[in-house]
Amino acid sequence: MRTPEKLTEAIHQRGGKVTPQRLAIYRLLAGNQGHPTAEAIHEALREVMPMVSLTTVYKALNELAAAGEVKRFDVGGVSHFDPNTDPHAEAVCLLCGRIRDVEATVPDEDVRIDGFRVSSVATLFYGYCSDCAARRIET
Amino acid sequence: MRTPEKLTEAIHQRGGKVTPQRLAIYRLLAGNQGHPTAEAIHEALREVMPMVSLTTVYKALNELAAAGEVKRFDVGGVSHFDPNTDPHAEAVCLLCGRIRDVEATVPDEDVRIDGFRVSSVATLFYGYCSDCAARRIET
DNA sequence: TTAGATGCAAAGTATTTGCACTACC
DNA sequence: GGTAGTGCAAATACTTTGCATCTAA
Repeated sequence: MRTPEKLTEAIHQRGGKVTPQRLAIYRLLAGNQGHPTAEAIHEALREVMPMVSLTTVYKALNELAAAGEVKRFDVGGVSHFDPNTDPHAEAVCLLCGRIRDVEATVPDEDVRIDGFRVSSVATLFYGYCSDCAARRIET
Repeated sequence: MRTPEKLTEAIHQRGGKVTPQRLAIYRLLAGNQGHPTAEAIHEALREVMPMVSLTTVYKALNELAAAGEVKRFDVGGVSHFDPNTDPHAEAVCLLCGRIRDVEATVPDEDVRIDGFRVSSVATLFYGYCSDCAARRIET
């Protein structure tokens, strides 16, 4: 994701408005190294801006995803938004549901597959994190 | 996914029952080269077995996914079930929503990442299929 | 005979949409 | 001042769950 300043510029250029809500969301994402859900962002946002609505959060996130600024991916019926667009993979624990970024050799997103134009790639490892794997063996 | 015969065997071994519903679902999946949704499977199933319920389809699919027989992944809030467990990627069109399997170099699922035990991998390319990419330029 | 499976209806949850109000430019 | 954005409430959609009924073994 680009910096909040760059995004602000881009909005002005297309005749949009830079609202405090959007700015706060951009700043939150810029300082986030995870892959938060809309709900999580809304929660964190309320601490600095108590009146923001979840609807607005969704709209801002969908814009960013459509513009390719964040990577959106679904796990278990919940959408996650990852501001880190560098090539990496996500590890999803099937027991506790936690997701963490992992380094891995992932496919290059600059490929073209038989006419299909790729704009982003999500690589998801499903499995068991060390905590849950241990707990699994015990029981 | 293993053959319907092998799955039948496995069910018997663990004291389960091989119902006509399960068998029909297994056969449908075995002859499917896509990544159908529960709804799609239910639809196709009704042609050979009009009384099967969507609930039963979900239960059978969840069993298969938990057993690692099919790969489950979510796109846009909808779950897809892929009987093809060979390494491959999915290409998701952001406009028409169509998903197709593509050959690509995907990460090996037999890796262990810092204590995380991987059981399956989903690689999703988001972008625009040739039809939609063309339509996008026109408009 | 009986434990396991089915299927209806209802609940639960995530995300989107319509519309009136607000505020950035 | 005009238009883009916000936010409430309601709608929509997918999946799971409780429970009574049925059936494969």
